[in-house]
Amino acid sequence: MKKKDSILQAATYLFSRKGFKDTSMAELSRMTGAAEGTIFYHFKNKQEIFLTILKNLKEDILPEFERYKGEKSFKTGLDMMEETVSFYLYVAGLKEDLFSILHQRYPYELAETNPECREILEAIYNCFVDIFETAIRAGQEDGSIGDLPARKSALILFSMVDSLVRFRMYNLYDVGALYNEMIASCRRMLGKAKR
Amino acid sequence: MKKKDSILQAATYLFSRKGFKDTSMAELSRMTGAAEGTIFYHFKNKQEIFLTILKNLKEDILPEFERYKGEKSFKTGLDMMEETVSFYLYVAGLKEDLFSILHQRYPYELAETNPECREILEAIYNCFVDIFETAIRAGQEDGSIGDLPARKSALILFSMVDSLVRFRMYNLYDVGALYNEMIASCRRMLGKAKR
DNA sequence: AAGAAAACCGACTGAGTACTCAGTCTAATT
DNA sequence: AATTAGACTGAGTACTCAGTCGGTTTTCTT
Repeated sequence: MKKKDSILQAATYLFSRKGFKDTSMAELSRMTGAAEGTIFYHFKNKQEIFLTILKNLKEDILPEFERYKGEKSFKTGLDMMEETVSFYLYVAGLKEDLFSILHQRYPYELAETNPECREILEAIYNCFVDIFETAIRAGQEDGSIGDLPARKSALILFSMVDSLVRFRMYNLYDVGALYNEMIASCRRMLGKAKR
Repeated sequence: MKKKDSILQAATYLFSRKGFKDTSMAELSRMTGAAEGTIFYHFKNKQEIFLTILKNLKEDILPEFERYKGEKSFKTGLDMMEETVSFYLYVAGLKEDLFSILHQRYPYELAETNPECREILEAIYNCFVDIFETAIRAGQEDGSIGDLPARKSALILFSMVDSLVRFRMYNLYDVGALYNEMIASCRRMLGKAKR
């Protein structure tokens, strides 16, 4: 592997575990075997390393969800919603490092001054909320989901699922024990009320 | 005001705005007018300042919720749940600095090695989840809330409400626009299904 | 008023920080 | 074999950091 790639790989690992500020160039150098100078030969500064990782993150994760969007075919929109929740949790587990980076403070701090960073973050979150919205709209068409504001409900749904990811990441709660109840809650929340 | 108090006040402000790592003792000294030596006369190190703030945070916030727990008297448990959500959001807005500290990475990192920190955090979160659980159990007794696992549902409820706080803090979404839909969602999620 | 104790000061330290730069190495091209 | 360009090096730079220390001022006690 090229030095540049191993720098990015190690930086992804370190940033996700220890955060941006708590990762030093000396540590990154030690971990990759690349001299500190080499790191700054490939990236003009520490922030550029982070931005590159964020760009890769987007190009890694979004297609995963886009592909999923094309593939789904379910009995009802409500079932699709459940499968989407499950899929999100699955990907978040698979790409733990990347999702952990999204749950830190630094990217949002950077986004305030750096438009490129802002754009990337927006694209990522739009994609996330979109897949939930798609499922909700499908459910509304086939009658399995009630008549409620799709985008807002998608946002609420996303925030619920994402906090599960957070629980798992910080080891705050056994997520396995919460998963079934979470799905049931989402069904009650969105499903058509019985009259 | 005593120097020690103004140090704590300024540190609370700085830690919540810029995070623990990004707040320097020099800055804290400048802001309070206390010499750096004075800061270390009152606190043995930076971490102790943070722990003191966390302790104060607990002693500030928990009684607020305990008092609320004693006062409530509502038609149904479901109504009480709604009022509790609203109360949590109200306090989170009132004590923005403190809640912002709870949404950072450092306290959880510290909790991994520092049992005292771990205890404080657990006490705080237990208290938070408790007030939601109390409402759910009340609703189950008066029949306004369905027969579902109270603690887990309380945890899901809490995570929903807390992500609203997060949205507001990071300016990610207009929370006012989401509030009504969130309440309605919670009602559907917990309310007794119509048969 | 004298002495003791507590509060306070700020220059200082040494370890750590992101980043630079003059120069070396490697491999492809001529 | 000579040239060239990109990859790489690591000692060095200017700076920031949490924490220390010797000394001064303020406050309390007798």
